[in-house]
Amino acid sequence: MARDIQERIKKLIIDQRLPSGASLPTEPELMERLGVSRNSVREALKALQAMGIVEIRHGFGTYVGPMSMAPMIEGLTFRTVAGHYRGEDSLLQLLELREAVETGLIARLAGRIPAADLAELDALVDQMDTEAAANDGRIGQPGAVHTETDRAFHATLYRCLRNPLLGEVLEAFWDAFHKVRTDLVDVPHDPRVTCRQHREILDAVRSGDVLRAERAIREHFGNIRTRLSAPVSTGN
Amino acid sequence: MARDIQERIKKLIIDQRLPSGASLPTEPELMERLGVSRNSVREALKALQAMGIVEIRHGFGTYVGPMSMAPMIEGLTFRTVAGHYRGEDSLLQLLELREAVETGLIARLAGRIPAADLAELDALVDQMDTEAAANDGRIGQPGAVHTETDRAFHATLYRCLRNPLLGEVLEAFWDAFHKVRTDLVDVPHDPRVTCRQHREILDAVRSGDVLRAERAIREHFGNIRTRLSAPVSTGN
DNA sequence: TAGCTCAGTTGGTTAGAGCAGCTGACTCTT
DNA sequence: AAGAGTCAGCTGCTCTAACCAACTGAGCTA
Repeated sequence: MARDIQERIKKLIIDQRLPSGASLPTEPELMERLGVSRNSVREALKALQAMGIVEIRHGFGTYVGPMSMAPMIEGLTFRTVAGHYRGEDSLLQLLELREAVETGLIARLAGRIPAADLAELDALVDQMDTEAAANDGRIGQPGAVHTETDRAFHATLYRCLRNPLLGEVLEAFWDAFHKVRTDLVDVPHDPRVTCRQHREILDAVRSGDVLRAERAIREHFGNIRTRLSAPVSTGN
Repeated sequence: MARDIQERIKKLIIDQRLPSGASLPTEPELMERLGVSRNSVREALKALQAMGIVEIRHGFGTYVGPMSMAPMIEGLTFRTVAGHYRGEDSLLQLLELREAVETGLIARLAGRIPAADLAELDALVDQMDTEAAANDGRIGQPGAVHTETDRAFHATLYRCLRNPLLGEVLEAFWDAFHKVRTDLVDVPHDPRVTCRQHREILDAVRSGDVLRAERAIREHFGNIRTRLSAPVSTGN
């Protein structure tokens, strides 16, 4: 029955063509319209909220959710963490998933990226260099590429494919991977290598050489993979 | 606070290394352990259930969920349907996502599929031929390839990559796409073309010719795309 | 021994009350 | 008259308590 309530609320959104952010009926209204108790309404809304279909704001109202990939990130993250603690190579599988998808995509955008995007990517790699060079006061130690910069690079790279869904899915995979990695294994590494690899990906894509671009991506992921498997994970 | 309860239950699963199917504390037990009312416990469990982290069986108990991609399918399906009704080309985006991923993957398995899998794929294509030839009593009309056969073909194709996560994600995309397509647009088409294209994909992969395999996949998806965009969608 | 019944456990649903966050109009001060 | 503070009201949040419904398993009956 709880399932049924969820479906009816979803149907409400579909039938009325409600866009993201549109306000939904209040809990008492839903009680009456669906003929169920408040508790059941709330449980259904909680489930829909967990799926990103609905957004609840305390003291304000219930709204149609952003329908982002956020729930997928959370689910994927939990699944990966749980698998990791059970001794599976779930984190490696997640990385391979990203590698497979990005390797496939890089081929179709090599040589086809607009100049504006290329400029933006150049700026991002420059910023990585700056961040890698900064030592934050530690003598003789290089800095670290900021997480956000790496994320922005990968997001910008695939933007020109003009497929928002694709972009969101890639970002979701990226998010889940980084969330798990920072939680479980944090391996020190040389950020300058990361910079060089990003620069090579960018140059390869700019040149339009598909094979070179694929090789660059594979090398980049190979680097991450090495850092993953080298150390024994820090248990909790 | 509801959020907090969810996190604590997730932590319980992680900390105790509970595998899928393991039983969780009963609702009264969780009430006591977490110090909250039954109502709050239930709302948290509902949300976790929606994410596939937990599985609830009436009159039996609560268990650690299968952590499958099922919730992702549901979210993706809803998102696509809602987008479609709002006039976006969400279904096309979903198809492009599948095409991008599968095109990338086909390159890395061309010529590397075990003989056993090839035999299985041969059998599946044969079955498609049979299904396409069957006319179910309609004179002069070819039959239709069963949905399950097509699904099995795509699943078997990527199985040898030995990455369960990858397989599940691909199946999730496939599921979401087919669910939406059958709900929204059902275009009549010649199933024999579909058979021929699957056969070509299989032969290309067997031959180890990467470019041919990519072309075959692209052609297959191009065929689906044509059938998508040709008709005006059937509204509701 | 095979099948049934029934009590106990577990989740499902309802009801009613009070708490907490936000908004907007009203009032008081300047 | 303009601004800031206050309060009433709406909203969702949490709790308690009771009963319903599904399933299990022990015990009884044939």
